[in-house]
Amino acid sequence: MPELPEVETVRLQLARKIVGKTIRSATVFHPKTVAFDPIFEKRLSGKTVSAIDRVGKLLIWGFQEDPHLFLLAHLKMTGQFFYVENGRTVTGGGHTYSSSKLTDTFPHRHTRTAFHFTDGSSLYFNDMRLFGYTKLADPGEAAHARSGYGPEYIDPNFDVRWFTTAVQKRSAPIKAILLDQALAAGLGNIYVDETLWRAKVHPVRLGKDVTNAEAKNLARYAKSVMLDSIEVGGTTFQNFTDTGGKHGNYSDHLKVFGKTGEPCPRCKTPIEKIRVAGRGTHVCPHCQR
DNA sequence: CGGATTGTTCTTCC
DNA sequence: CGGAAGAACAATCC
Repeated sequence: MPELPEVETVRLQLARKIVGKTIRSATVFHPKTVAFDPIFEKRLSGKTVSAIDRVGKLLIWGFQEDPHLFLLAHLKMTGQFFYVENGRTVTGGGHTYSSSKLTDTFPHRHTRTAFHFTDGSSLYFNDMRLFGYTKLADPGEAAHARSGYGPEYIDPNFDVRWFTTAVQKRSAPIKAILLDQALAAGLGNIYVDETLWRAKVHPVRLGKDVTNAEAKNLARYAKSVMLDSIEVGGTTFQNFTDTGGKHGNYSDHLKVFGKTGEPCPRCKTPIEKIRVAGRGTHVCPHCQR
């Protein structure tokens, strides 16, 4: 369930730890995670990580020796990276599992791929539910993956007037529109509920009925909610830890997500849980219109 | 044990 | 062509 702030937190930590390091060997524990690439290990052997980029919730690794090779990494719901140095977990990030035993040693039951660097450190990708991936891509595939993401709310150049028009062209519920990564990237189920609550917009409202002022507020709060979360370590929910297993702090800032039945922080009306766009949705029926 | 969980992709329909 | 809606995916929790 990582959303953009969690993925950005992971990106920053990985950038610090593995950029400039050379992969001595890679190991595939589950073929699905590498899109059934039979020579994944071979293609990565001897490659030096040159950069770790992020588009929406997707991480894109580049390599010094081959500018036409990319590694696409998506955590989806339960993916996590853990970085191990001298046999100790130094940093990692993503979803954590309820069985705490699983976070101690690697590889474990949910470890899907491993990257061993020439300096003796290792990076493990764990993903219980197998939705995520770490797969190699050529420039065409990488470009295609990038093309699925619209501009980012946290980008200083995000065009609010364009966003407003785009939203008002659609007839879907505003929550579904905000979750569409192709329109604008970053919001997942948690931050979208938080954004809608802050903007006082009801999630079932249709895009075409959203006013200019409301659209402006939605863009503004999507940005601030995610930037604030990145600042405190990108933790939004019970199951996310930063790299190394530390829990982030953003869960303290949540106003509606997971607060069903609790009083709205603004008006004290109990928070309702409904279903919108096929997703569990938290809403204050009084102040969100 | 049925249902809910969630990010993305795919399919179907319009 | 593209939007909307819903299924599919996988494994676990409640």
